[in-house]
Amino acid sequence: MLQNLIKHIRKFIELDDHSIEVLNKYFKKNSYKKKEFLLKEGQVCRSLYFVEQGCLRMYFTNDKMNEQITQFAKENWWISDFFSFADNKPSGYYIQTVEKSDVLSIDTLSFEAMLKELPQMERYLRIIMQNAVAASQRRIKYMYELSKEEFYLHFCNSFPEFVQRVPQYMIASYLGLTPEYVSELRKKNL
Amino acid sequence: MLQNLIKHIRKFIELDDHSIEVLNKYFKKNSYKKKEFLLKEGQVCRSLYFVEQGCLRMYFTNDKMNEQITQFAKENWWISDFFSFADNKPSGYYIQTVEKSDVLSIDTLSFEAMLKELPQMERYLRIIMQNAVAASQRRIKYMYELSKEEFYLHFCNSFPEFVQRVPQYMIASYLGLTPEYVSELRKKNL
DNA sequence: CGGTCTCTTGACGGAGTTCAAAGCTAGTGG
DNA sequence: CCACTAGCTTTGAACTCCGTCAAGAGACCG
Repeated sequence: MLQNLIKHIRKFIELDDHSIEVLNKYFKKNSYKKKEFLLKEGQVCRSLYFVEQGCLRMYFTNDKMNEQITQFAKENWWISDFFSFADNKPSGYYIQTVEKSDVLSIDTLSFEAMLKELPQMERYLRIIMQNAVAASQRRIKYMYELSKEEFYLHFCNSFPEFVQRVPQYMIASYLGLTPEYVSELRKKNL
Repeated sequence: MLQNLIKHIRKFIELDDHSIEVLNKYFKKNSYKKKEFLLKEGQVCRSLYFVEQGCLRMYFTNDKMNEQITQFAKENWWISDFFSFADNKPSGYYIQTVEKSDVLSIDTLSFEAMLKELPQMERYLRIIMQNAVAASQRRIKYMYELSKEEFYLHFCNSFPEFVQRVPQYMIASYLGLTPEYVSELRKKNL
């Protein structure tokens, strides 16, 4: 049931049969259709989400009422508003499926209980979080280093599957570009 | 000797006397003058750094040979190139003191040995890293949400001590602005 | 097939950069 | 404690990348 998650955890730490049962107790699996919401602005983000299958996006709406995507999550990625999750503060984000998806979730209380019962999971999560920090550092470096055109091309080269899978205007939004400008860049670069 | 670090750790987990001795064994304390380097571009970042006293900056140089700051670290902040640290890859960053500083460092091997000996530190680091991810999410949201002017003003309101402590051109660089534009903004907003 | 998303095109404008030069400030050595 | 110098900040003019607006052409789904 938690196959992808378990495979993922086992890349970093060992996990015996009993531990798997414990995980089964705390994680819930949900299936969503395209464009369903897991979190809406103003709600407290009470869970961490792990994508078993499919693709999610996290976005907020700015003054002019258009959507700014800040994160995608596909298979084997974790996603959450960590600020809202940690402090029980209302979130400024939406989390929504981009396509039909299966998602595991664990809420605040289960999370703490799970960590108490399986302290070795602290190590797994520490590594995951550390990798996420590394990824953020890279992302911010690219944002400062590259022009918007270079940033777009770099993204297309780095994640060609994503570019195929996700509509163009969402890629534009994620990169902080207008759909019009992306269209111009596509024409220009074949 | 590790007073600030220990105080910091104790905000998140419990720590007995024996554990403190173990930490003493693995962490090294170094004092640096203003503008000394802890890491240079091309070197592998072999340590995590914890600032006991003072202030560091992390930056890279772009094509036009000017410095782009991506991170500051003052008292009780961790800093490192996590990508280089994790994979032993050459770093694209410099880490340098902004002012006279006392810094604790722990290298890759000591880090792993320390975690083996004190597994409860996994929890501390998981929480630290999770907070760092939350901070990155916030930072990226602001970068997308605010104009450069708003971004600058927001930073000044959020970190007034920093604005006093660090030269203006470094603030500009950290925010992705030119010193000229920051100068203009200052005049405009009193 | 009709309607609603999505992508493209082109004209225009402005926030923020670049360049060059002058004015300040603070740290250093004498 | 002063004077010198290197480094920091300010100014203003010219420029440009990229966003905005408006409108039309495809494409996908019920």
